[in-house]
Amino acid sequence: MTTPTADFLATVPLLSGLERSELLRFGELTREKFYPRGSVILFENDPGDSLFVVREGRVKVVLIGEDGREVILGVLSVGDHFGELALIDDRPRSAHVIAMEDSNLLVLRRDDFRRRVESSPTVAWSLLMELSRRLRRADDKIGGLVLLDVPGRIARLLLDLSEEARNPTIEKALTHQTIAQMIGASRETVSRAMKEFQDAHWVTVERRRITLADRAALEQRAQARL
Amino acid sequence: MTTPTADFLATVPLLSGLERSELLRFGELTREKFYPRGSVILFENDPGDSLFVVREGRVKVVLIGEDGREVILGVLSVGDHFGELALIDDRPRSAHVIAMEDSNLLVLRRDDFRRRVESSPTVAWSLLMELSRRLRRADDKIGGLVLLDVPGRIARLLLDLSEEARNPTIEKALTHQTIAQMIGASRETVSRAMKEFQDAHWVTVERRRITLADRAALEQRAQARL
DNA sequence: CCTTTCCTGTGATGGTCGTCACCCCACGCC
DNA sequence: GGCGTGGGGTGACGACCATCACAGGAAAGG
Repeated sequence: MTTPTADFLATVPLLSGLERSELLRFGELTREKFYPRGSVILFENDPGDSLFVVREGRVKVVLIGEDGREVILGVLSVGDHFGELALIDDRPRSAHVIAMEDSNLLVLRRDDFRRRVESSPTVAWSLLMELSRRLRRADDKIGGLVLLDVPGRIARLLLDLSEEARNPTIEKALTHQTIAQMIGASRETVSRAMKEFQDAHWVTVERRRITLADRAALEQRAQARL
Repeated sequence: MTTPTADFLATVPLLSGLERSELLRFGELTREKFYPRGSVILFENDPGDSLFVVREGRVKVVLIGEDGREVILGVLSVGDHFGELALIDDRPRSAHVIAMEDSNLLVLRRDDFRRRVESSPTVAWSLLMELSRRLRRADDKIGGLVLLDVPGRIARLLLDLSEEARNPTIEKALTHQTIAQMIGASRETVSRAMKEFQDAHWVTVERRRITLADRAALEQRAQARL
């Protein structure tokens, strides 16, 4: 459990395309660390010197306002990684990362990371792909925040999540509170909007599993103003 | 004017750190193209096969909703570049780009771009730095949209712009309309907020030059809730 | 120079959504 | 089994801000 198998590493998008021998080398540079649910993995404004890969569990990337309100920039699951920005540009952490469940993370130190990136065009290119993907998502999110009302943003989020899961049913536990923080809304408003979606038979909900029943209607709603 | 001087290329962040000879090679791969004010340089959802560098003028990156409302994701000036996302991940353009002024752009084709990135770790690293910077900005913007009210978002924008210009005075023409689209607000609300800022002597405005008179107060305002 | 377009200022009005204040329910834990 | 905590549902109220409707003034272009 302390040395990640090459099998796991091969599933990490960042490392896809690497030879098995390279994956093993990678594994050796890595430490595994456990974070219990709720613990803070890294703080905004910390100097950052590590890259993290989620081996088990789920973590959230959040901004926290002075008044304590949280904005969730992203939820990362097994195979996702975070913390590379600070390693690339040597600037402080741009957000907090908090474990949503008990999680095991692989930790890679700055120097090892940089050496890997500089010596392997494949890794560098994967990184560029990943950052591009995130940038597109971020811009999308900005568009959604400006152009859509709360129900529209929820519809979008649901469509995104189900697409990500390649499945019309979203299994993972997402509380209204969490959804609210992901789309910039209040818990109550999310509650009301979800109720409307159910009444309209666009989605069905059973003990925290959300199934999209009428994808077309949701898509409509997610673009009503976009 | 058709072959960019190495002097200009040296000022482009993407290419900083390259040898003069490399810059010249780069210049040869490049075509220059003129876009009059208001013309659309590229459309969302187009397949993209070029990278653009702003040689002269200014362009805006925008999302356009079905109802025609515009969200400005960014304003790019001399030395900035755009269009690399589609070249990296082979996905369609994520936004429109429109010339705000008569502009001259350097155009670099996909294959030449890729070859440069793959053969030069320096360029690859610069690209990573640039994407990191944008990602931080995007996340910041998301935080601002969720956590700040309109005056707060304006205060932030003004601080950002003056920092970018390394100058308490923002010279470039920004209409209220443009500001509104950058922060996700209406033109009227921006108008009223700017008036308040002037009445409070936080900024002074003279024929489209905005000077920050009380930076501390603005910073306060930009974090009141963040 | 004059006309047309673009930019700004300001009032009135209403909708969306955040906030507050409760409620109940499910579940895990002692 | 009680009990506490976290999640969900709902009503009332008000704030913020988009929208509509003008009006005046600068600027751009013939």
